[in-house]
Amino acid sequence: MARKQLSDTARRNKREHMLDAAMRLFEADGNIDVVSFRKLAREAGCSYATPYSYFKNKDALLVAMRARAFRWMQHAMLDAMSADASPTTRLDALSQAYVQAGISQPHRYALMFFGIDQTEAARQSVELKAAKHDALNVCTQVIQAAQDDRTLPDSVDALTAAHLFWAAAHGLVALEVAGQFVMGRRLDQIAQLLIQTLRNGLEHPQAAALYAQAANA
Amino acid sequence: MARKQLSDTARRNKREHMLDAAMRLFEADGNIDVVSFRKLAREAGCSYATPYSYFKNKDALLVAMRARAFRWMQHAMLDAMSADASPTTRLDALSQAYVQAGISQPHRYALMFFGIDQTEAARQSVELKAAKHDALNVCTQVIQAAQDDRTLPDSVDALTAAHLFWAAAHGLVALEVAGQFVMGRRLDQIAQLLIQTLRNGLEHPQAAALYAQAANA
DNA sequence: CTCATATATTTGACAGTGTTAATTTAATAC
DNA sequence: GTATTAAATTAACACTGTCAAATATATGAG
Repeated sequence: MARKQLSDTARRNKREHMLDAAMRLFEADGNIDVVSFRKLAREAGCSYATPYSYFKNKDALLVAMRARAFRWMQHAMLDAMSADASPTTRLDALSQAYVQAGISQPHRYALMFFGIDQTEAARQSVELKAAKHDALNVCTQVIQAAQDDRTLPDSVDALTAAHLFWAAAHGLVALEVAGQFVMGRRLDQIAQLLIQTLRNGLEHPQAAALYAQAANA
Repeated sequence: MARKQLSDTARRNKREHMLDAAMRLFEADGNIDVVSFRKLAREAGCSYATPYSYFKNKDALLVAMRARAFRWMQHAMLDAMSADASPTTRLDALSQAYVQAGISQPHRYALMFFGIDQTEAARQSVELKAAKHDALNVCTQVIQAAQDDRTLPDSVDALTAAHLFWAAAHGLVALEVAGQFVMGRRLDQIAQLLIQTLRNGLEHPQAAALYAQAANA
């Protein structure tokens, strides 16, 4: 292996390769504690301290994995929306895709919201910030389009609406994935119900007044 | 200390005392990895393997802590509702209390939904199951009362509605607590907005149809 | 009282962990 | 070839969860 100087792309490739290995380890078990630098090193075929030259510490590794999870969700949502559909149809497809992705890959999903990421590593990672932003942006864009289209009321601004939708969807998936309240196969329907209910709620005459009140705080 | 046979209550007291210590350790830092049997033992003034006679393993300890967190939330909700208020007022108070409790004790809150609790320890714990059930039941009861009162439409059954409400509230708190999308001080208002929106949505003529469709799956 | 018994607690031991510092390896520049 | 220098390895430390063995002691029987 190269010793003097790795080209930037080669370094990135190695890093990606290590992330692959880490994700493989994690998703096989779903417990973050099972991902150790030493197993990671064995999986990636290097010595047990080598990962430290690609990730400052375990927090940094976790942050990188989390960024990956957000990217994954971003693409899961994007892939589910056919460009030619109406904004509302796309919004429905998006929510369905979100829930579907979450329950079909519960471990990866949990990676996005695991613990409280106020570690130094998370605060400093532009990689993670960008991934989060881009994922949320998928929602915001579609909602904005639906509002421009007048198929979704603009009683609240698109960003806040995106927060509401994401929060609702996350709540459902999180509870299901965590096995707290078992909704089982009805989850798809419940998700649709929740999203529709939210949408209906936004159309309610009271919604605008409520939001105005919230905005003036 | 007694050696031959600890009375049941004495044993329970010691267990509670250890849980106190574990909670203290955890909440001071918010990271579950910082709670070790050894620190716990030091904090509780015993030897490092003693906790094993009260908790089968670390998973079991975590499960017990999680049950505590659910009990705490149950009481936070109960305390916020004055018995003489109308069901809808109580429902509002409940949601506010939920969100308030969550953001004021983010660590304890996270304890409820940390990771995926499909460990053997979680599956076997009647303690945890009961705590979860009782907490959810607070919501279900209030919603049921509101439906009996006809202030909340019964387009969906009380249990499902409780799931929806909890999911929505959890989604908000989880995202905020995890620092994913910073809503900051507006959170109270956004929470109220979300809950109201949900409620409005349930009143929407489409809601019943949607639910009927979901139920027949 | 003595003393055996049952059980709470302690200790010892082992395999793993994150992390840092010191060391070795090897690709490039001259 | 040799010096340079980044990458990779190894050594070492203080932890951790867990269990088996050893210890200590409160209670019951005599």
